[in-house]
Amino acid sequence: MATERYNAREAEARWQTVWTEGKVYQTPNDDPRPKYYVLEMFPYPSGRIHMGHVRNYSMGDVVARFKRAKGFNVLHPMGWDAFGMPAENAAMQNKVHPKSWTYQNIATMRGQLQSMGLSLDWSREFATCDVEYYTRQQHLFLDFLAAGLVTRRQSKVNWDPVDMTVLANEQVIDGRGWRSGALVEQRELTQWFLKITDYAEDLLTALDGLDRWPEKVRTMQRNWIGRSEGLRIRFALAGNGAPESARTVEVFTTRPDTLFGMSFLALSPDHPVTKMLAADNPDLAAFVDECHRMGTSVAALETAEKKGFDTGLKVVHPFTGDMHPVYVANFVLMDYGTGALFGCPAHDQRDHDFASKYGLPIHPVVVPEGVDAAGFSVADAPFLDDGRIVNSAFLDGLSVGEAKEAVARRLEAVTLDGAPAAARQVNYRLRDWGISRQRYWGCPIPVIHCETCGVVPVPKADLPVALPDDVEFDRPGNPLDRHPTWRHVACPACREPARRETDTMDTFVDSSWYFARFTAPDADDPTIPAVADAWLPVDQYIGGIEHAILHLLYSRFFTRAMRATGHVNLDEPFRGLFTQGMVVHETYRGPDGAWVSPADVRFEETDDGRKAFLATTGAPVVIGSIEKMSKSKKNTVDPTDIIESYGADTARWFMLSDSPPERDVEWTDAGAQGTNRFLQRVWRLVTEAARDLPAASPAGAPSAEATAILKAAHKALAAVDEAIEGLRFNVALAKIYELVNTLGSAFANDKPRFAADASFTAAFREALGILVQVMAPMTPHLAEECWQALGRDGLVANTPWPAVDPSLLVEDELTLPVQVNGKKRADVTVPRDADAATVEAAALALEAVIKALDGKPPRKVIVVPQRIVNVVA
RNA sequence: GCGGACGUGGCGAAACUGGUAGACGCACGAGACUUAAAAUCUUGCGCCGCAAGGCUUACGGGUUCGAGUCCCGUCGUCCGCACCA
Repeated sequence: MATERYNAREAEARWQTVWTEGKVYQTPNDDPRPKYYVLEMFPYPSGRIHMGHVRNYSMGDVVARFKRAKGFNVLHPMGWDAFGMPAENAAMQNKVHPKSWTYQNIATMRGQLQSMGLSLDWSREFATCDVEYYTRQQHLFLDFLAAGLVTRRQSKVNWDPVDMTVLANEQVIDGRGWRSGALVEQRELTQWFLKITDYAEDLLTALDGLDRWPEKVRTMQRNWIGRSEGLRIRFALAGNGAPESARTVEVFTTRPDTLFGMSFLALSPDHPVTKMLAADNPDLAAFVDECHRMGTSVAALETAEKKGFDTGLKVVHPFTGDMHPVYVANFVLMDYGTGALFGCPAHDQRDHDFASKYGLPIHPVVVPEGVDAAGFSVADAPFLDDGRIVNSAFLDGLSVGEAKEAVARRLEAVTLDGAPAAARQVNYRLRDWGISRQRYWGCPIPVIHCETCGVVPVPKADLPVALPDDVEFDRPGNPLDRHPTWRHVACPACREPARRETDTMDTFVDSSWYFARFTAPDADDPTIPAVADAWLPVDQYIGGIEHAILHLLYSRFFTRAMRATGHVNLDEPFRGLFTQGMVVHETYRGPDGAWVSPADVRFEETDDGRKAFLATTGAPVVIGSIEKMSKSKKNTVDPTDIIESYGADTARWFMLSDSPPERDVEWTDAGAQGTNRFLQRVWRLVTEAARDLPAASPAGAPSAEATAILKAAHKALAAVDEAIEGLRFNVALAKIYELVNTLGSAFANDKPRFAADASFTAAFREALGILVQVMAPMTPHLAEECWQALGRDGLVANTPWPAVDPSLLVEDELTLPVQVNGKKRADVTVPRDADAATVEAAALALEAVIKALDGKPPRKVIVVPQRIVNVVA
């Protein structure tokens, strides 16, 4: 008799209703069980979920369900990273208000996520654009401001003169605005900054303690923070035109040992001394302008030629008294070090390029160990390695390290213009975090500018500073700036007319503390510290590697800033981090070379491989490379289509199978079908067994067949447990396949036993129960359906994880491989506790071993208990 | 250029701290059931060879009784960073 096929669509909707109505996944804050916080990076509400989301949230859900079954009080929330530019772009293009566009997208995507059957506590949901959320963010900002963690200063930005807005570096393409196509200018604007650099050292050293983070991410953050130890050296300025107010200029160097190889000094175009000089030097002013037009994008910097402008000024070498020229150079960054450097062309690639171009001297002062200084040339390339100091007076003969120390000590003692000529300094590549955005759809920065009182924080009682709804997007620029009334406000200090700050915050601010807000989403204050401290840190955070630096570094900083202002009492927000791989898919191109969606392609297996054709016309389609799913290449698969045709469980299982979770996984329809076949097979096995198995009455000693079934089930259980614990989902799934194969053939072959052997029937029922439970984290709907079919009580979702019976994991007899000279020749089966001598004797008695030894006595026999025997001839 | 990771069947991959390489899945072949197809079931499947057997974890060395795993070198792929003084 055929069983009915499992109807995923019907069953999934039904169980989702049961879970929701039973509030199965709502997490109370006052549960005595140990806590476990699982979090997947919350999505941007772009419109529809994509397969990447399915993979990310499937992984998180497995962890959440597994930990819940293991007895933890699990927090597994979801929200929306809802501010940002796409909403404003949609407003400009489609005349939709950013707010309605965003909330409509959220509604759609919430429905899609719910159809996946995720064990989320939806009662904690929020969007960062909810006024209830960003009010608390403004509260945090005010606290940070009071704590000295916020500054306001001039900074260079990419300014699009047509759109009248600031652009991020990645929005500048070949020096032009990505939307307007206008030439982007470098402008100095007053911007708000969060002082992340205050924590540079802490953020760096604390990385060592994040032992459950991928090493790769920690390395990336280390490089980003970019700590370097060096020396600040001041040089006396000399020569005509030296400004009265600047008698010295300071440089930062990590190579003070090469000071005697100096041949020039270079200033940033933005250096104060440059500005003074440019004021009455039109040629220099023109050069500075040229530098500004170059742009700061990576591409621009990479291709830019090194250019300099000789100011005519000189600096005095502190040891030799020699005069060296002072250039303004386009490659010197104002916001690193002191905005000035001394050039040593012999031992620095960049200085070498510059000196070669301008004909400056190149004197080697470091030579490789054992090389004659006289015969050593750096004319073609600088020497960058360690070596011995030469041509450097009192440094000669020292190592690079010793020379650095010697120069530092000597210069610290020299007084120049009333202060030491040098000081040791640790420098960081990390800069303060500029959070000002000249946009509407973001969290308003809660300050007021008053003519008389200056910058005045908005009093907390006056929060929120809410975004006005009546805004127009018909013109470029920031709608907040030209709103008729919004910006006009009385100064909180003097009550005179004043104006609001119209900058809004970078959306990375929104995502820097949402994980804390989830612990008390309705609190009046940003957090309830005791509750936040009880839940945090997030035990397992899962998301894409693309956030390795910015989001994760900002969140680490924010947590420290929230600790400094009393909102939490911890410093690291994410105890465990996992970065999952992408979902990739084949690409297809039609006869006209245009990308074709997989939905429009039909396949045929031919003698020379797989061929593709357009479903509509039958025209041939070229199968291209496998790439990250993207709209532009049309190689996407819509999760909703998959869920409707195969069910959420199939999508979830397939996303977790085969590929290790940190690696890319290829979506193929054949794979999805295979997964669906497997789930149907499980359903058939469970329902047919439930039908054919007599109600089991506890039997006496289990038969050999019953023991075999129990062993298979408990071994699989132990393996799945360990694999999920290590986030090795593909391995967990493989073990489940194995168990299903074992149970399937046992069911087919041993049916006659059901009537005769009660212990076998009981064992089979137990094994099926274990199977359903270990599958439940991955395929929760099917698991509930099977659970019910087996006649078990309640929901699998509420059932504790089964306990492994350790006695079922050990075998009485072991089959060991026997090697002769390292090559496997036979197997030997021995009792588990056999001693080495017994095993050796048994191995040497094997026919294959005797044959391989060819009459010679073994020189040595190695017996590794429970593992292997190796006979050395 | 600098830094890091990784190279295992046709494909995705397993392999505990050095101990039977290729579990599990996909694709494919053969067979059963069927008028037929789908579904399902059985079975085969690293390479060479009729077989015995030999070879095999990118390539070349080394350590070891024993190496996918450790060490050295070469090649290749991927990722990150890149005027950072």
